[in-house]
Amino acid sequence: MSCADEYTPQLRARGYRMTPQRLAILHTLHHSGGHLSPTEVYEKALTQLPSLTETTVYRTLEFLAENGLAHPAHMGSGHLVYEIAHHEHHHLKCRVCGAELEVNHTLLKSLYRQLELASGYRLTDSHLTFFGLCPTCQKGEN
Amino acid sequence: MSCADEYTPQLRARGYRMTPQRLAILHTLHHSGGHLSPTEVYEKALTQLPSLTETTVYRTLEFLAENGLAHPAHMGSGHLVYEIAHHEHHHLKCRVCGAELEVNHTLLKSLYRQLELASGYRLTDSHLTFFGLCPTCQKGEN
DNA sequence: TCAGTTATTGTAAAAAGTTGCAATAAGGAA
DNA sequence: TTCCTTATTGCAACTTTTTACAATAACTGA
Ligand SMILES: [Mn+2]
Ligand SMILES: [Mn+2]
Ligand SMILES: [Zn+2]
Ligand SMILES: [Zn+2]
Repeated sequence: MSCADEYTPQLRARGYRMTPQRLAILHTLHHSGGHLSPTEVYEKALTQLPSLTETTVYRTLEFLAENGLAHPAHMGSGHLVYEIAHHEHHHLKCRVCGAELEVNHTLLKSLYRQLELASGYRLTDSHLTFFGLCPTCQKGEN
Repeated sequence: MSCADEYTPQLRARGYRMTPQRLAILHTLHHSGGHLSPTEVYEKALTQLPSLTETTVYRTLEFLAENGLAHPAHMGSGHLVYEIAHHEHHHLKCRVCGAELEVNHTLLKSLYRQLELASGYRLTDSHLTFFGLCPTCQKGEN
């Protein structure tokens, strides 16, 4: 199944249009898998669509996030990165060496339920980053 | 107790210097209480120290965060905001109307323990933002 | 109190991200 | 297929954030 086949209906269903720019960006996110900065997305997608502009990349990434096709993340660089929406997960990252671990959302399910009960809010986002020290970097401490 | 008396020893203990710039920024964070953007910090602190520059504000906020005197937060604007470090807490924010609720860290204690056990990491940060829909904005949905 | 060391700041330039607006083109209807 | 509407893009200007490097000034030790 091509990216076009997969994502075009999702946009149409919400009343939006598929464009070569959106497709190139979705394709880039889809096939790289991980978290990409807007600049990385721009550079990769450019090989597919040389007319693409950075402005469009920023706007499109925000658009895809608002519509659930991409997930934004703060990984500690201070800059937003994006990844294609697939399964619900979170991240655990070492402040010292940068080592990352994926955290299954099932581990947070009961916390989410508890927060919803206590607040009346309905929680919508499931893509957090927890920061800490990995086992290796803990040893290096005094 | 003045800001100087309170924060100077904390910096010295870590081998850093207190400067008028750092003091003005700490004073600003301390007395405004909430989350401030770098620009807001700059504008407020400027009344105390007119020679302050924006570059220094960015650098100092990052420095204070690294050293535990300020806590950075992502509140959904895409831009980092900072607050003076006081008690451990998290935030719950409505995606639609922006309403905010503070979440006591005690609610997350058992999750943190669980994550530490499962991963071997030691979690260091306690200032997350959860996003969702507040009770009022849930009604407005279809 | 003074001099030396070096952490910290300001400056200027670059990089990253945002905005307004006119031109373009996707998709629905004829 | 062709036309029409308007969502989407590109451009240019602007704002925000980062970086390199030389000048400054906070603290240490004499
Ligand atoms: Mn992720
Ligand atoms: Mn807070
Ligand atoms: Zn590590
Ligand atoms: Zn709301």
